[in-house]
Amino acid sequence: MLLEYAEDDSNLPEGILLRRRPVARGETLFRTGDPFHSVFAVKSGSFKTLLPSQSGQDQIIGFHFPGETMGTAGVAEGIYPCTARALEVSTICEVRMERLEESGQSAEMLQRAIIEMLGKEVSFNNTLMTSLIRQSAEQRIGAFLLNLSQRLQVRGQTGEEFSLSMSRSDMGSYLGLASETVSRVLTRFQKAELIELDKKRVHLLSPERLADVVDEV
Amino acid sequence: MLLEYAEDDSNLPEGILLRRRPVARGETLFRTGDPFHSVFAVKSGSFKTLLPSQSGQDQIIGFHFPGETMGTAGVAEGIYPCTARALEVSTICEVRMERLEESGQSAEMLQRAIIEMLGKEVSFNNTLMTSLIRQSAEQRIGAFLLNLSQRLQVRGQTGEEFSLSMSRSDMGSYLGLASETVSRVLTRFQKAELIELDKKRVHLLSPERLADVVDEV
DNA sequence: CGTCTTATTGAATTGTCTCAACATGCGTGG
DNA sequence: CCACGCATGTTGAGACAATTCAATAAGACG
Repeated sequence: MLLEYAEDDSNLPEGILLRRRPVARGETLFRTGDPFHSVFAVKSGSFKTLLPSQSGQDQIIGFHFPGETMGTAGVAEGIYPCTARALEVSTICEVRMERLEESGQSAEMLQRAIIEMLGKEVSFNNTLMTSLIRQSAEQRIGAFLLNLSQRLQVRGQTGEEFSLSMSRSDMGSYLGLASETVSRVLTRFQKAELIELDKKRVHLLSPERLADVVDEV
Repeated sequence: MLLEYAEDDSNLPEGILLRRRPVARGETLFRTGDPFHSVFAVKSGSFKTLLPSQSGQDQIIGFHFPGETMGTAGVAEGIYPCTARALEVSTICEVRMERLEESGQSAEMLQRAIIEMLGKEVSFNNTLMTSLIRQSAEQRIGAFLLNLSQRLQVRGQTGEEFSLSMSRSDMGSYLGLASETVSRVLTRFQKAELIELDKKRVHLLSPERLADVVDEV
C-alpha cells in the first residue's frame, strides 16, 4: 500500500502524505529513540539504517532503495529503533500514521499493511542472518550484490548495472566484514570477470557464475 | 495479549485456544511452508525455530522459552517462514487466528498485538545481528548466556542457574560458530570462574564479569 | 587547488574451523 | 536392570581465511 503511495501519491488525503524537499546526502530522517510518527518510503536515491554504538562504530542494519520503506518497526514501540540516513540526494514519501488513522482511512487496512511489511522484514532478516552467519566473505558479498540487483529489478531497473551508493565500510559493517576485505573481494571478483567495477558503479557480468560462488558448499 | 493467554487461558472463548497434550522432545509444531493457522505461546519447556537447508545443515534462527511466542511472522504471508521443534517435553498454548477473528474479538486489538510482537521481533533481530556480526566467539556466547538469563528472569526464574536445553551444535548454528568452539569457550568460561557447568546445567557465577567480556572493545 | 575522506594493496597475526580421536550420556532391547 | 550402540560433547593439532596495521592512491568538496 505505502509502496503504491510512493509511486502515485495523488489519491492520498491531503495533510497525511508529505512530499518534502529532496533529502541531502548525509541527512538524517529519524534517529534511534525519536518518537515515532511516520513511515517513510523511498521515492528516489537510497538510505542506510543503523544502530548507533557507544563505541563510535555504528552498525549498519539495512539499505533502502526506491519503493522500499523505513521506520515501520517503530510503530510497535512508539519510538524509532534505528537511525535512517540518506546515502545520496534522495526523495521520500512520508506518511504520518496518526493522521492516517484520524482520516477516514480504514485502520484495519492500515494495520494489515503494517503487518505485511513487518512480517516480510522478519523473514528477510532471518534469511539474511542465515547467509551472513555461515558464509565466507566472497559468498556474503556475492549474495549482497545479487540481492541489490534483484531489488532494483523489481522497480524496473535492469539490475545489471547499478551504483553502490554506500561506502565500503558501510558494506563491511552490514556484512560483518572489514572494509579492506570488501575492497579485496570486489577486486577479486573483477579479476575473475564476474563483475566490472568503476568506483561506485558495478556491472554484473555473469549473475549466474556469481550465484554459483554464493551457493558453493 | 497472547502472552497473558499463555499464563491464564480461562478468559478466552472456547474453540480458539487449544490446550494440547504435552509436546514431546523433538516434536515439530509447524514446518517452513505450512499454511499458517495459529500463533503458539510456550507455557513450559523450550523450542527452537530453524530454516531447513537443502544441504542438510539446518540453520537455527531462534530459541523460545515460556511466555514467548512462535510463528507470528507467518500471519503476513499466510505460511510459516520457519520450522518450530521442541527441545524438551513442553506445553504450549495454541491460538487459532482465523477463529479469533470470527469470534467477536476485536480484529483491531488482535492486529495491534501482532504488530507489537512483530515489531519487537524486528528490533531484537537487529540487535542480535549487530552482536553476532562483529563479535568474537567469547562475546557471542557471553551475550547469549546473559540474554537467556534475562529472558528467564522476566518469567520469575532466578536467571542465575538454568538449563541449556539445546545442543552445542544448535547453539553453534544460532551463533555462527562450530560446535567445538562453543564447547571450548564454555570450558574456558568455567576455568575463568565466570560460570559453573554441569552438562546441560549452567550457573552464572559473575554476570558482571561476563558482561565485561561481552563489552570489551 | 589543496585538504580530508575514502579506497586499494601489502605483510604479518590470529581466531576460528576442520579433521580426528576419545569420552560421556542416553535410549533401547535383551 | 544391565549392556550395547549411537548420538552428543570434549579436547588437540594443523590449516586458512579474515583482521589488523600501515602505507599509498584516488576522490570529493569547499
